[in-house]
Amino acid sequence: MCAKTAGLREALILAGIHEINANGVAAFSIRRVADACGVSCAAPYRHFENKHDFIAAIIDYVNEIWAQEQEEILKTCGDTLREQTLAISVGYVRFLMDHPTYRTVLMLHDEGFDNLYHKKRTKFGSLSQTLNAQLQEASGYPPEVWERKLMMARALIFGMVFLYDAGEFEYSEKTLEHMRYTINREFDIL
Amino acid sequence: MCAKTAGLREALILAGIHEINANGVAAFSIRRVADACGVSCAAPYRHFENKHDFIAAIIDYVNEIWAQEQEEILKTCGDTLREQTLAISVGYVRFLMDHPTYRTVLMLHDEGFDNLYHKKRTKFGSLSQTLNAQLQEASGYPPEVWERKLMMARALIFGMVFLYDAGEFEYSEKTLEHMRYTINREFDIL
DNA sequence: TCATGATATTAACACTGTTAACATGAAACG
DNA sequence: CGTTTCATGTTAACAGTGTTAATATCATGA
Repeated sequence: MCAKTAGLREALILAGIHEINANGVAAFSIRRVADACGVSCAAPYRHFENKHDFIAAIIDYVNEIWAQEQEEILKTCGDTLREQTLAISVGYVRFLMDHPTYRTVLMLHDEGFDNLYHKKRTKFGSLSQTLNAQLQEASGYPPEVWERKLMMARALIFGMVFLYDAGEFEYSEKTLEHMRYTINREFDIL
Repeated sequence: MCAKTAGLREALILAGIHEINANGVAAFSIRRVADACGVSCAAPYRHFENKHDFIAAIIDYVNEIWAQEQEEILKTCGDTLREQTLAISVGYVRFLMDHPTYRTVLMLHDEGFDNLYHKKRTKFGSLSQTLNAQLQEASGYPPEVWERKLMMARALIFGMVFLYDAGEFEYSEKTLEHMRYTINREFDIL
């Protein structure tokens, strides 16, 4: 599983995703990944500054996949702002549930690096902020209240993935429906 | 900061909490912790089987602190089941916001060990399950529906901490109030 | 043809988790 | 009291880790 001839960088990232899922990020070994790609232990340093930069690149890679998925979702859902927001919210959770390997990567968490992983992951959050201004406008809430409502919705989304990752409930369309309903309601009433 | 004479185990745990906050769990070093306690690098192995067991013990230690805090909360809040549940929910988030050091520990996450950290942390969840049966009874919902409602509440709680940990909002009583309100509403209407 | 720049390798450094072999000293028991 | 036992510590060593400096390769463009 790997090509040294062309595209070693991507091969390393793919093997890195595998490594994270197999051994966890705490035991993540550059040398093992390099081995898996049939390449010397120093080769990765031609593509990534260090271990942390390597893992950050892996997160970027998976985020890019989600970004494309997101485009697809926006094509097939309704065209009102609220429908788009709900579709993306549910779609994000479904995406992570459907792809355990990606979920492991996007749920990475490290405290020693000023939460870089976190900032990478929550790119999802900032992306939905593009819709934020328009949504707030349309909702009629004061910005401060709207801010908190959006926070609740996002907390619900990440919390669901968080608990699912902990194996605390099973994948079910009904659960996703329930979540969608709850988020929708949060946008309605105060 | 450390005593080799008595209670090395606890000294190691305290230094370990410090280490996790300073360097992150990925770079967690038993040797450094041992050094900080003025003890040889092999000494910790008289108290913990291995690195992973060490970290698990740290999580247990902090969970114990939360358990005591929880007792206090139950003493001073209302005595209905719903009030207790809400008080503990809000109290848990407040506890983690007030103690960044503990939050770092309780938000630990590892994929390589069958999510042991996760199981440790969500002891909070299973504890509130003692109230669960009675609450479900009182609510009148079918168990399946109640299960999902409880899931939403828990997701909201962990999601809030998750986002707070990412530095995405500031500590505010209004936010906690809003969360409490949202959880409460989840228990009311379907 | 030859210089250049990108990419991979080799060898070495300090550091890590973990263990086996040994030391120490306090408690338990005759 | 003497001795044994056992929990707790140290020392020394092992294999494996991230990282880097020095070196090799090799396609591409002057």
